[in-house]
Amino acid sequence: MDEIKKIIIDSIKKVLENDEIQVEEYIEKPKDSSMGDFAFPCFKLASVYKRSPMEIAKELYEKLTALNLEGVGKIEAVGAYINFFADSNVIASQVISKVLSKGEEYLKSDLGKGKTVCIDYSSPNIAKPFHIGHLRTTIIGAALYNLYKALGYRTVGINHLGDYGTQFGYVIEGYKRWKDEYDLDTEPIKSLVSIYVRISALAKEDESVIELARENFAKLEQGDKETVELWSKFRELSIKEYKRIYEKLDIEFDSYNGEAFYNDKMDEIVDILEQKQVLTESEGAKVVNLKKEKVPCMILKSNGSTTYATRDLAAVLFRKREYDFEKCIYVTGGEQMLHFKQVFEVAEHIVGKDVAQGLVHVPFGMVLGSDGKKFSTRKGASATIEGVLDEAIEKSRETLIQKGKDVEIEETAKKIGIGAVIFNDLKNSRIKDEVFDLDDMLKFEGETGPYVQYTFVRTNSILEKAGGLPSQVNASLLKEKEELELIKKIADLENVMKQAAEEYEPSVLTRYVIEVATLFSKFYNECQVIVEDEELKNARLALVYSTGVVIKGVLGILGIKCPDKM
RNA sequence: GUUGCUGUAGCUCAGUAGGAUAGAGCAACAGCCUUCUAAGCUGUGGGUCGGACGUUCGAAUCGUCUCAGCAACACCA
Repeated sequence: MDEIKKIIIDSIKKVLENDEIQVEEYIEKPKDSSMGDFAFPCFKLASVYKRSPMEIAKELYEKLTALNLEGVGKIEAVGAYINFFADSNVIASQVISKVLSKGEEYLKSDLGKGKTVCIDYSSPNIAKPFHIGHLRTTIIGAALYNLYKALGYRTVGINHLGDYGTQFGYVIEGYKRWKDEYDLDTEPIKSLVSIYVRISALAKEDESVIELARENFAKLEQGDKETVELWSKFRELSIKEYKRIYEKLDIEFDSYNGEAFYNDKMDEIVDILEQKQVLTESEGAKVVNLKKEKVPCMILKSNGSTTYATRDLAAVLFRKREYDFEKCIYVTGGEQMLHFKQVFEVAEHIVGKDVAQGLVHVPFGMVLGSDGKKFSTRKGASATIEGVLDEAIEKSRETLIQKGKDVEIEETAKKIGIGAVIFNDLKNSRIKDEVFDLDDMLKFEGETGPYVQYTFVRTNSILEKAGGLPSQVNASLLKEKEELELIKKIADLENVMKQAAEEYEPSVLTRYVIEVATLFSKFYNECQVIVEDEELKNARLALVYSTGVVIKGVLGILGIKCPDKM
């Protein structure tokens, strides 16, 4: 497709005989495919040639037709537009043969060869519940991780755990008091959270608790053996529980280096900033004043302790040294935009302007309660990620049984249920807020995960019934409207993946895979694949296979598995 | 108050490096299963693209102003 576009651009340039006209920028894709595959509007030429755009279009059309362009089937002049139709034989053969020869590798490219991308995502705070609001960073981050990997980048998934801070002084204090009342081994996070909530409440009444908590944290920082042991225990048990959820979602991390990991790496940050003489004192704290932001970035609090920003800066330096990243992507809520703007600007002093340019904040909207207000921990506690996933699986199971499907129920229900939840989360632009609505997440009709999976299952089913792929295919037999539109959509994949990566926007892929599924469903309804005519059957089988490869591959990048049957 | 994000059909959203009659899904209604899985397909109705002004041959898209919702605004992370 891109080759044909280039041929068209070159020929327009040739016909115009005017180097100043930026043909590449004017050429566009018509809204409706019935108007062609490429269009060249002539409005802007009107002022150059001092003639009406319609006349120009007509004249260009005649000159271009005479050229007999390779790969271009038909050219039309409609009003001020010249519309080009790609030669369907050429397109079909190119696309189909490429997918047939590459198979699942059709999704892969070497765009990012030799480059490393760090992706900081999920990053739960151990003493806070891992509720449905945290699902977004996990799912969006995982999708970006898979996407960049498919594009040939070396990817490093980092779970920057919130495993440090005064809050652990509180948790340790609470644990010392009530350890017998909680079952840390089976429900670590739930126990830690309720201990934290309980001790915080107590601290409000009894100031001595605050003192003890501070003391505990100080001991932790100083490496007191008993305290560190407790802290490690909390951390390990929590990670174990997180991993259970990550396993359900089939997500892995290359690093669990959290905040604590940078504990001994922050002095260097302060030193560097001091050396560069950008650290100034303000109300007892040490800050860096910024050019782009009014609010300065605080590096040291007035009591001398470090901040969130200091830790993030230490992480930037460490990751640069350890991974030598091209990009370091942070997938967090939009409410942290200012924080990252500050950190990124200060990072210029630490790792240099060029490296800092590779720091990217990928924000997303909030998960709201049904009242349209921010999801509170109190309400969120009732909607844990596992609870939602389990309900989704349960509903899939019921549907499978109700429809009397002859499939491995448990395995299939898992893929469908979890797929539905992930798909729902990745369907819209990430920046939009999302009202948490379980019914909405568990819709199985329309633009949903199960719909796309179902479409894949249909491709699979046809291939199985036909007894596999043919060795010889004459793709030029694919001439129906439904066939050609599907082929062109499949040919789009490479550009779509690039766009999704450039915009850090998984929803671009989600939308795309819906379109592929819809076009396949139309084809499925209009064109019988298993027909008498062997050659036609083979050509259609190849198209069915190609569709299946694309759907399964794109869903895979999104973190969704495809059942073979459903 | 300052800055940022969002505002498109009854609902959830695409479309925003300006371009041809503004597109899907859901919901409503009407059709399509003796033929590859109906979690599907086809059709109907539904819109002052929050508002105003401006730039342009052309604006949902760009600019200015304005309204509404939300978020952030240093010693939480």
